[in-house]
Amino acid sequence: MATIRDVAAAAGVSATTASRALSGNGRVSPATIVRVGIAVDALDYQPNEIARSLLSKRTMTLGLVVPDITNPFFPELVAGAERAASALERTIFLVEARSAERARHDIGLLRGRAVDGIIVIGNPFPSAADLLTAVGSIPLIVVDRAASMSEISTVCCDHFNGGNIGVDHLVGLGHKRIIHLAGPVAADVSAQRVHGYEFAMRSHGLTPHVVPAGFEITGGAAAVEALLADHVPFTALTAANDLSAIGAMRALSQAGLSVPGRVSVVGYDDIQMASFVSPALTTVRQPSADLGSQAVELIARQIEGETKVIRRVLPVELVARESTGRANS
Amino acid sequence: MATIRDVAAAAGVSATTASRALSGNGRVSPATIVRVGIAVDALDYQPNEIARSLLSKRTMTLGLVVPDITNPFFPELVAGAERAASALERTIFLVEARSAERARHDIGLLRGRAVDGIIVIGNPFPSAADLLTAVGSIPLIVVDRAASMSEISTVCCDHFNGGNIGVDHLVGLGHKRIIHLAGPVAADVSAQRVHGYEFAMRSHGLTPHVVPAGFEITGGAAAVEALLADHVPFTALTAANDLSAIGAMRALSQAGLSVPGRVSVVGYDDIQMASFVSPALTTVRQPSADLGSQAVELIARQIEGETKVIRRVLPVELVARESTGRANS
DNA sequence: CTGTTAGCGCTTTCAC
DNA sequence: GTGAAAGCGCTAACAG
Repeated sequence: MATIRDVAAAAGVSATTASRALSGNGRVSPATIVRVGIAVDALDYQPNEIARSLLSKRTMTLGLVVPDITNPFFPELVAGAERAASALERTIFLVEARSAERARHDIGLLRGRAVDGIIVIGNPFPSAADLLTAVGSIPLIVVDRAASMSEISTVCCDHFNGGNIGVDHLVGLGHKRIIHLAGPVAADVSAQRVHGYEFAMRSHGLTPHVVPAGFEITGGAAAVEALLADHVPFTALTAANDLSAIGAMRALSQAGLSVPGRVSVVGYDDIQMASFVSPALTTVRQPSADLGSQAVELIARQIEGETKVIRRVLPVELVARESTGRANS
Repeated sequence: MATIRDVAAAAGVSATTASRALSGNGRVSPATIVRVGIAVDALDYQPNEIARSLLSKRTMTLGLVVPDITNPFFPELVAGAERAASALERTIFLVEARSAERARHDIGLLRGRAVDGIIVIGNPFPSAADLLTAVGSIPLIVVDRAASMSEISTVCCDHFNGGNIGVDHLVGLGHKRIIHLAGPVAADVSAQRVHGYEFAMRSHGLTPHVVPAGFEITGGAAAVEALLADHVPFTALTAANDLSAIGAMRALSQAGLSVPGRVSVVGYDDIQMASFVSPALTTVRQPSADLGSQAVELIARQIEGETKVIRRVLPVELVARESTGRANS
């Protein structure tokens, strides 16, 4: 690899001058600039960002900590983040933190690599305090977890409203017995959806009924099977995410209950899959790419010196597809 | 951020000794090790990998260049790569190269960041030579593009066989008029699938019929519509990927042709979605995670000094689901 | 067992 | 307009 000294030698100037010619800082004669440029091309010179960072304390890198890459909710979010970062000439370290243990280790590595900022999706730790100690003094943005992060800047969707609009949509179709398949209690986003659901039910004069189901297909299926086994009457379900909703639809169709004929189902997230399942899933759409790009924008501001805690809340919207229909019982 | 000198000062030793205490290189008294350890904890010291890299010429980072993050084929691959890298204490820079222009720019950045190696999925450039000049002297592995990369180490699936087994499966079900929906001609993986398809058709004494359809849902749908408009007779399709197959199934069902009742469809890749569409897609499964992890393994070997070109070919397998059935015409 | 010196590649004073 | 020197945080080589 050619160094700036090689370039300088080839151009017949000092390293200092070559540096100035390349950066545009300081006065350099046009002729010199040209000669340096030629040397750069000839040697295929690429400035060593490592050396530059050591001096500037800026690496122009960002760490993106994801709980599970294969979760279909993340690709769009990661893409949004990557594109925003790329526009800012920043490069993203993608790390998967599948346990608190690994998260601690990987975040430590990220600190060592001197990333300018860290974006964490969800919270891999039991508490916000754990996250804070792991991250130390590096700028931090938490995505998709707001309520439990009082002192941290966050980007999150309006999940209370998300819980509302699913119910509103169903009530509009004449449903009265609407059950909510709740996500993991550890995730505060689940709790918010539950609150939104409960609030909406009560405002319509209906009785809330929440069942734990988690964020996986299997959980949604199991919850429905339990409901059916207990002969709980219902004509509609709202799920904590699309995967759970898809599991619920499967269990329903296996039990001979047509969707939306007998039971209407509303998902949450609007992952790609939602439009491909049959019937296509009605769901509460999160702007995943925006979640990623706004996180990058916010962390960039924090890196530039912004110190106040910013909590950005993005809107969700109902996407009506085929899995919901008029109540007929 | 605390430096090693801060730690050394706190422990009452020189920076060198602190360094040795931390790395385990060289003889250091147990007592010193303990005192350094205490200082590290007290100061929340994290070694600066940037400084370390400048010296060692090793950054323990890898660049992963993906053409399109949101393509459902990639998450599993990226996850495989990330997990393998993490096991090797390496961190991955994820960059999306949506054009040759951006690819050149981003790979340049990766070079500047002194990544130890670059893994490129597909080829963002018109030719292998372009890729080589962009990457320069950094270790390189190309994933999912083998034929056109004679001098580069690659990890790829056996797409010729992939083309075969789709046909074999259909012939086994009694199909004779089997059309192949080909992927983009630019991708050599498409060409291999076409060859495999043609070879298999001829070995069964059947006439190949290839139609261009691309890698997108819309392409698959459009191809089927054209076929139908031209009254081309067929009872089965093999597609270049799952997305195209899903598009084909849609066009088929829109035209009132049931799958697999009237037409059987075989996809390619086995993305998550394949098992969720209705009918669930029979497809040729690629071990995507392995593609990623093997690429990391190979690049690590190259970084360790391996110089010979390695071309790893992974097997594909047919996953029979609901979109294929016996031919009845 | 420990410390001093030097230097990785770069940029930023300070001097001319 | 250009160059020499210093130093970012770290560790390898060379003392002692």
